[in-house]
Amino acid sequence: MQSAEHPSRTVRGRATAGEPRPRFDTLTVPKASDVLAAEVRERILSGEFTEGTALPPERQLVEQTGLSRATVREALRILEVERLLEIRPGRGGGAFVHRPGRESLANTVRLVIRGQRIRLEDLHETREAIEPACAALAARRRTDADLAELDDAHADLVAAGDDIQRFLRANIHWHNAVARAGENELLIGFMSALSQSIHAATNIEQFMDADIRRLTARAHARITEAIRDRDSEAAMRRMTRHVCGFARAAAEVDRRDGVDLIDPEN
Amino acid sequence: MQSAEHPSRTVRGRATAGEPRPRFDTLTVPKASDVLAAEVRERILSGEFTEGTALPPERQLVEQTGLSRATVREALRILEVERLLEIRPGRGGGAFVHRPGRESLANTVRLVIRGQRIRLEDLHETREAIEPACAALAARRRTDADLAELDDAHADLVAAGDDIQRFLRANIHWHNAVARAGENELLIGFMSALSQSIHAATNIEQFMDADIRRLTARAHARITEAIRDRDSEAAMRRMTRHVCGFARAAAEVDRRDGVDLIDPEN
DNA sequence: TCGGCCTCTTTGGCTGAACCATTCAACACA
DNA sequence: TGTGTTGAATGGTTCAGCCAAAGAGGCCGA
Repeated sequence: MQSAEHPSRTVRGRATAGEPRPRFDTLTVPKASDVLAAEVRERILSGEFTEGTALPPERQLVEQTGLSRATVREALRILEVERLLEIRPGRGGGAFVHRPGRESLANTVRLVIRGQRIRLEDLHETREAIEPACAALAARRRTDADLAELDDAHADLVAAGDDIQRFLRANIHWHNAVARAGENELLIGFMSALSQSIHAATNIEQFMDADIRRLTARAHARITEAIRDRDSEAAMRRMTRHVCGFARAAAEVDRRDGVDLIDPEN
Repeated sequence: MQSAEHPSRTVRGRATAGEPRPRFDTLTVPKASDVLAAEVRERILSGEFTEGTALPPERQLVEQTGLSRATVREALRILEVERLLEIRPGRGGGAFVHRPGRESLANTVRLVIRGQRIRLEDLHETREAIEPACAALAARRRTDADLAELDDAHADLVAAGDDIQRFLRANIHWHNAVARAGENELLIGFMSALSQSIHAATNIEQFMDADIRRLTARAHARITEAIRDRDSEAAMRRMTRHVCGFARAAAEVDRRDGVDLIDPEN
């Protein structure tokens, strides 16, 4: 964790020729706010501060740490961005401990995808790797509640008819439900980030034509059945077919229309 | 992206009974630093600010935005934590645009893993989903340079002998090399985060006994061969066997010794 | 007694001015 | 030519203070 800290100031020694002298390595002087942030981060991650714990108010932290308020605030801000703290203003507010979860993961994944201009094919490849595994796990571990959620999402997808936005929402809902049924937090996080990004990239009217919609509904139904029957082999196989088919279709449209990654905002 | 912003202050309207009146939704007042951060973030992600671009110095941003320096600094800090900016002090320093990449992803994944106390089995399951796909891609896309890297890592692993730390380093190096050969940035990011976390969790002397080390070396050799021959089927199959075997062995040790996730620090 | 209103307190959000520390470039000097 | 010095640019930190939101508690009228 330490080595992953933000870059600190680095002081370079001056090179000197001649007889051997005491040698100093380049040393780094950490920033005060990073030090405080690191301290609090460790105490959160180590479990000393549990979810919901309220940190002392800023002015009290200033007293206790001997730092200025601006510095303390920067440290809190760092942890807020890392989703380790939630800060609420007003009386009764303050900084509350919050363990980072799916949201945090999905957020970073989206940042990286946009920042690196990751290709749509890469997203599809990644999904082809992950989602069949999710389906297999879902078939093994699903509860009745999970199943109900899948059925709901599927019903919504079928009912969407020509309302493409609703169709896409239901689609993403179903995929997330599959991941959740697998009960693996990490895979859930990866998948929800992926779904959102792929959804944003394929939110194109002419792509989601009636044919595709019909095929999608059919595939979802068959995968849901496999999960219902706890047949993880079939779930995995069918999911693989489904996502590969979708990727091929998307690639086809892409070649035809030169569609590229779109700003998720829209 | 907007909806993923940090929580802003929310002002609730007062409920009033009686005749219909103009209705106002609860509205949120964003924080100044978040606004500035969001603006800069968009301009970076949209490509307007390219990698390495220097933002204006803080004092100039203060002039241009009409905000105070503390606020500007908080905004910059936010983007620094998101790995979108790199900030260097001193003359010739400043805030430089930096697109977030693998480290950023790996960092967040580690935070989530520690924060959520994700189980070691979950990590293994995730790896079982992702790494065989990486191996398959690697077999299809490997360059000679990739192959050289794999051979290097493998040679190092074999040469490690009883130096367990060196063995583990070489091991992680080889796994990362496989991912890199697959040329899918997203999978590379996921895998490097996973490798690090799994490595941290299984860094236990009694686990990495001579038998395991021998089996690992053998598996790596066979997978490397498949990648060399561009046989993606074999690469995938063998990688699956390898990581599943590793997971089973780890689970065995876990059951025996009650080993749990260890602080990555150590 | 109860509901509404006011005021006070606590808390984060923000500002402005000032000083420190690091770095680099220009310049003077041997 | 090289070397030490000085000054300017830039981020890092502090201090003192005000504003705004949100509870808490008391006061007053119905």
